Amino acid sequence: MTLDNLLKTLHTAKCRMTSQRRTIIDVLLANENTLLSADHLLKLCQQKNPDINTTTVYRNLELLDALKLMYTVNIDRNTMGYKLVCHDYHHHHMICLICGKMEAIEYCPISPDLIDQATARGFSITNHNLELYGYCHTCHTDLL
Amino acid sequence: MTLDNLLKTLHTAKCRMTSQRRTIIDVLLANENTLLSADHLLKLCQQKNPDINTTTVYRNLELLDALKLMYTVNIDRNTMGYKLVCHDYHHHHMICLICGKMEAIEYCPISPDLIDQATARGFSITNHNLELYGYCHTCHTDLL
DNA sequence: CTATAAATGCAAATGACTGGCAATAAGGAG
DNA sequence: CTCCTTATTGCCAGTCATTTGCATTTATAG
Repeated sequence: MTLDNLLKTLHTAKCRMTSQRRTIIDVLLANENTLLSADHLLKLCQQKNPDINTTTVYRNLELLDALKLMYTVNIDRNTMGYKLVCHDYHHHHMICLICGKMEAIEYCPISPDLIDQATARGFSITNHNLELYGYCHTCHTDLL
Repeated sequence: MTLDNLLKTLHTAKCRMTSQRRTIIDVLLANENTLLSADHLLKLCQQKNPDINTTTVYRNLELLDALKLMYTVNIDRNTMGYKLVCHDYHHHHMICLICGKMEAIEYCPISPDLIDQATARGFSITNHNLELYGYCHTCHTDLL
């Protein structure tokens, strides 16, 4: 996701560029390979711009999500992880259980064959998810 | 999952069998192919035994989870779905977006090859998830 | 039968997130 | 540049699923 793309999409949607929104976008771009909780994102934003509020962060995440610019997954039982979508084509991710770093896997296991099997059993499949969890190199080294 | 198995595991863990716990287990067994929210489970339990409390349901779900007897997935942004684990061997599920019915898929796409790719990129994978979402036959028919 | 440790119920707390509303400010029109 | 419309923000109170503290009850080993 490029800054240009983001700005263009926001402009088309008649959204205005406030300093808060700009900070949030900058931080999201700087962390485009990491799943951030709303709280973590807020803290990172406040380092750049103390005038930023929890509600504002949530509302911007909601906006970006509505514009299909966000990827969200549950980090744990009750917290969502947010990041900008990274490519246009369908793919999955590996996620570090410690730092939240994500890397794309250019692979989707959902073959037509699997869909057919599901259909044969009366299920019409609309979507799916697949995530690999583990430890990234940095965090794995820290564990030892 | 059989009742016998459950009772045995609970006994080994020095857990006591109360009427509330028994009701919860019965309802979970009767719905072993359906993802239930805590609230839905509570309501089903109360039909059998009005003397049952939200906290008790949560505490029993937590216990069964700690004993590795539960399977949990997020139903939506802020609600967990719970069901008993169903087999001993590794597999995945199709989940109905409307009624929560789940069916096992005897298939796991995570090949040694994929793990190798991840390793080559510095990730050590510990686990993964895969769920197919869609509509089961009954709910799909109802939609039309 | 009794002691003890597990389990329950209640009410209050938590924590992520949302909504109402008044105040502020972006940015296009003129 | 100024004005006006309307998006956006901040604050605060509210939700909703889930958890915790604590006093009370109850299962079960001995």
